[in-house]
Amino acid sequence: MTSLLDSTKDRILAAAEELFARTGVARTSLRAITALARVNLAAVNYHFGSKEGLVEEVYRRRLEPLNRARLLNLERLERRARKPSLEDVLEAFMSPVAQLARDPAQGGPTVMRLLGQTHAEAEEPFKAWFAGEYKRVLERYHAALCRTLPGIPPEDVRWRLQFLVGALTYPVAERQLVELVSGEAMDPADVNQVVERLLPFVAAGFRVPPGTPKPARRATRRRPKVTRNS
Amino acid sequence: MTSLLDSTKDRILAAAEELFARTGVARTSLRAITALARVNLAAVNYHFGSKEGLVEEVYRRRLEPLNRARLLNLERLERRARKPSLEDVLEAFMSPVAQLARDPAQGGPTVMRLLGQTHAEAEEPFKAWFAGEYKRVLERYHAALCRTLPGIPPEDVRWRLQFLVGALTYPVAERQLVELVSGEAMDPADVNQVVERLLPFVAAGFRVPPGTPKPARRATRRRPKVTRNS
DNA sequence: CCTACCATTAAACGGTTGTTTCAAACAGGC
DNA sequence: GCCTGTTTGAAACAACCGTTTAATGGTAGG
Repeated sequence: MTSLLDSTKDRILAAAEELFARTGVARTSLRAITALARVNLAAVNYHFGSKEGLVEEVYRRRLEPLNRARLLNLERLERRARKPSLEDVLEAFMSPVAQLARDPAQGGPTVMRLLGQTHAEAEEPFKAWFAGEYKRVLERYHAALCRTLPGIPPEDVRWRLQFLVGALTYPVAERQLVELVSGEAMDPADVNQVVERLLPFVAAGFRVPPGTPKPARRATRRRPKVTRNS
Repeated sequence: MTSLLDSTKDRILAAAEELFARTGVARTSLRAITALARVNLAAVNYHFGSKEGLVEEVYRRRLEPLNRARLLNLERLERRARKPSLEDVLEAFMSPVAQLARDPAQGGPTVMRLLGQTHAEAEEPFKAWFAGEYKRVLERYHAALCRTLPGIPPEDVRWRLQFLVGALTYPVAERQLVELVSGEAMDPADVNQVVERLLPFVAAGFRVPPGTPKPARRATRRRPKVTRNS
């Protein structure tokens, strides 16, 4: 049995999560983790087999509930109404992110920085698992979005879903950068704001009629190009 | 004088760029770089002072032209018409990305993966420089966007600009993940598609009237339901 | 020719990495 | 109690890291 109080395993997970989110996986040594967790160095290899094993567990612990909530939300939504609104579907996808960030027991705001670093970090086998999980969710939402948006070709919906993921991931992940650029500190509670502000933004984007390949350029651009200094 | 043919310096830069984009900076050793470049290990420290120096040069070489093109595009746009259209401004911001990705001499598609890894990687001093450069560009575009979008509060414009950056960065950066999820390989030439498809998407988002704080919540979907405080 | 000077080479440096070892401390079942 | 299996502790392991050194090759200027 592992956990009534903060077991060794839990403390390692918490410390690793904190450091991974702050510095990235590759730059975080096991010694830094075990020092922060006040745990012996060997405990990591004992409990998780290897650093890779620890990394997988840290991410899995957060990503699994997130994706499960997303799928559950959509399921519940479709059971309630055969034709949910676009906004409902989008909120079902985005709100679990805010929920996670709000609950310190589930990682709090730290977990969002983790998500942003997911892709750059991680070794091959874990990356494959992660992509597989994510694919299931995105496929499911793609189908749901196509249903609420007849008239938009599925391929367009797929692209726009990618845009949504990017717009959602980037601001919460690159918090440090966002702060520097905006001059304003981003409160952890502002993850709600991200969702609230992003929802109408992407909703409008999803509804754009397809197939207008080029937005009309006012007057033909006479001299198209740049000062090539190559 | 360094460069008539592929000098040592150039080969190091090319190899480093390739490996940084593929594996990330932290996971890429100088030995891997010099092996790929078929160059002596010490050459890196000789030409760039340190690994950090090399990292900075690799990124600077690509980011500087990108940001310069963005600023130049906007300048030229505003000189031509005092009130450029929203689409024009957005294209001025996004098109240099596609241009870079199209030109192998400027890094080609590889450079996009670099951009995506920018934030997670990099040490403090370089990060500060990068954020400063980026901030200048974003501030400039923020002002331009506010001018084309009177009626949208500047703070909303700022958020939406963040969304744009995220939506633009993510799909081109996480190419591997996108491929896995979409099942389709993303051709380097498709960076054009990203821009073409993203432009109308975000344009619609930017035009959304502000101040609709909550999209209708769960039970009542029909009613606009504009209750909630700000 | 010789002398500076820059570029390149091979080898080694100290430090940190993830991982392992082995003994000690601990738990609960009989 | 004693015993079995699990968990922790301090120390050591080999491998790799970024960096430095010292000697070399090559080339332009005097």
